[in-house]
Amino acid sequence: MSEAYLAGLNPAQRAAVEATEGPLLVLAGAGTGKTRVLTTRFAHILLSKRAFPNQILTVTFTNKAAREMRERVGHILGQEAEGMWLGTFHALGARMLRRFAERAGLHSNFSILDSDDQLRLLKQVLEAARVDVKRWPANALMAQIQRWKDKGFMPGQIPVAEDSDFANGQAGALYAAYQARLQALNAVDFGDLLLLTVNLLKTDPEVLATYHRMFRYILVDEYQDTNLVQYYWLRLLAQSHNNICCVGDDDQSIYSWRGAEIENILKFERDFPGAKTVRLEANYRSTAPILAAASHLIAHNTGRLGKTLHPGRADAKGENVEVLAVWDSEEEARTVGARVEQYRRSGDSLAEMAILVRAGFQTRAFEERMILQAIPYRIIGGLRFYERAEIRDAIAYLRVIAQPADDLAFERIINTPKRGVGDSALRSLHERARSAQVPLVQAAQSLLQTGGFRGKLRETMRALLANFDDWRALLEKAGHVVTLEALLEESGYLAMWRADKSPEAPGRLENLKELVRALAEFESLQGFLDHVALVMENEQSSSDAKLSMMTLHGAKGLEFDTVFLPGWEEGVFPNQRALDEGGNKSLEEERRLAYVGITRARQRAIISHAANRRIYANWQTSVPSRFIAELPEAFITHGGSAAAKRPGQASSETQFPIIVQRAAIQKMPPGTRVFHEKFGYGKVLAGHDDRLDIDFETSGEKRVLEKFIRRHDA
DNA sequence: ATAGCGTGATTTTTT
DNA sequence: ATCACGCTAT
Repeated sequence: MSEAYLAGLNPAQRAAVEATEGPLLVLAGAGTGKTRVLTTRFAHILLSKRAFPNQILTVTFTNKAAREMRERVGHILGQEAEGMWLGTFHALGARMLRRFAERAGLHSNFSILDSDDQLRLLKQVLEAARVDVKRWPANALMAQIQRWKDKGFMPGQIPVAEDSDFANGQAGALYAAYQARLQALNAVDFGDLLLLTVNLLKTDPEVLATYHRMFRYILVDEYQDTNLVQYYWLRLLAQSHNNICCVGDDDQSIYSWRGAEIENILKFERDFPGAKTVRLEANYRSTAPILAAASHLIAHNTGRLGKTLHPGRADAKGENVEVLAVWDSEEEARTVGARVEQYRRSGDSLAEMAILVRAGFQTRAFEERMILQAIPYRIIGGLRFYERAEIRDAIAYLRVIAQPADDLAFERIINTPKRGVGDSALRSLHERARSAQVPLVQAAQSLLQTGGFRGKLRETMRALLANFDDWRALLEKAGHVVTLEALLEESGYLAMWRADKSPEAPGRLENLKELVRALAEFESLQGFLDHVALVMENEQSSSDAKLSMMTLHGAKGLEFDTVFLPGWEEGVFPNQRALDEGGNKSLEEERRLAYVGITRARQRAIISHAANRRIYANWQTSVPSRFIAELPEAFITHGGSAAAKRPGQASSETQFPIIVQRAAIQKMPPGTRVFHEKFGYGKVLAGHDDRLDIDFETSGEKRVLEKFIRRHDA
């Protein structure tokens, strides 16, 4: 075999590409050419005539990754491969679910709700069940239901051990009620795209057989990020041929908090008997000191599959990783700002520099500094285009056109722009809808006919419903783009923003224009709505070089010449709350996050920590992160204004107790809802070392030992 | 319908 | 400190 596309692969990469048959786990360390392996493997399967493009299922987590794969496969093949099943878990799940919607009790034009809609729906469910939403907030239930869906539980299948005490044990029933509402609305949430699909594959042999016939090879990206439903989904689909190739890196698993099971990758060889494992360990991205720092750090984790990055670059020799100790967060920002300026003057592009932080609020100090120094920057991961209010409103109109039963969309726009349809009108709509078991639009129609609306409201509703009919007719006749334009104009929505005097209004109108442009790129309205629901793209059109700021999570998969890693302090990073909630498991995940951060750097990594940091209102002294002590001294250069006072090599063991000491009140700040075996529920008032003063609901104020207290989070 | 006020929370985020 | 949310009062 000497095909051109195989040339240039190293032996491990080549092995990963050529082992087409049977289960294969590719352990790909950071910067080892994982995407290249995936795309080449895809091309290899095609070009060696093992399968057609539509017989390969390729799954990614993000749309960005999917797009990139599509492009690169196209590049190798010299053309776009038609009919590929390449996309995110959710997009592919949606595709399957639409095809077999009727078997899941849905119609194929079902709406996909985003988390906003989900929350509103859940609030309605809670209200209907007369749950005290003060005490049991809807978003807590949403999180619980999401967790259940991540694990593949349908309502009624929740094991006792997985049950929740939400609303005194009603969570399961509320989940069922929520699902029933979704079905009535002909809608699904993100979790359903996988859960319902897995359920179909599991219970409907015909559906399963269809896809077994269809797919001969499965490729999975970022396997360490899969949750249980995704795992079930893959296992069901792989059952017949067993040609499944999962690529991932257990050391980069940083999403456990949203359901990812690092176990999936750890037990791959047990799950898929006969599995082969290929390790990609030659790193082509970073210098030797950066790799040494990352490897040395991550070696402190236990339960790894284990691999060691070694430099694959000829020019891997480079500067040491720097660790800068500074006085406070302001000085940290100044120091970073000065370095940015210095590197820029020596010819580096701002586009090749990034500041990676643990939590979003940390960017603020840097933003202020960059503004002061007139350094252009961008923050990655703000509000996305499709999350803006005006876009969501416009889309809600489209959703009502596409699917009249979409009550959530209907409710969103019934009084936007203001039409005088207030609470009381909405209430009577809901009543009629409930009693007649019909969607809100139909309820509106029937109320109109029976004279349920009086005066001005009557005319308003009549006009609005007539408008909906017109727009639907227009959609048939003139297509979706014309319809959207007409709809925005005729509904008075554009007029609303034109009349708006706030400074954001012009931008919003601009966004709406952009939406029309985006819509024009789709063949059908349905296709567009799926795109909107599933492909929340970040439009980063500005091409000027800017310094990037983002969270460590947001940086996964990216790389820069220079990477700043500020805030390496106990409590900030590793994050105290993570430690409190997840103990050692979380600590290891934080460490993986640190590993991800360091390995983003090609040439330079600059870690910093401040001795003082303002948290909310007051200043707190902080201790350097234990991760700093876990770096290999031989590849580290210490510096910074506060470096002189650096206390030798403080080990993480000696630093750790200091944090634990003040932890009682820190872990459970005043106001935290807690639970005590004997006294029941209560609220924290104050703390004294390892004791807390708590106002218990049933037994009044008491001082108790912190270790007997459990957080009772909403 | 909206301004004003009190309450609570303030890690990470995709789909 | 700061902001978002939801409720009350107008």
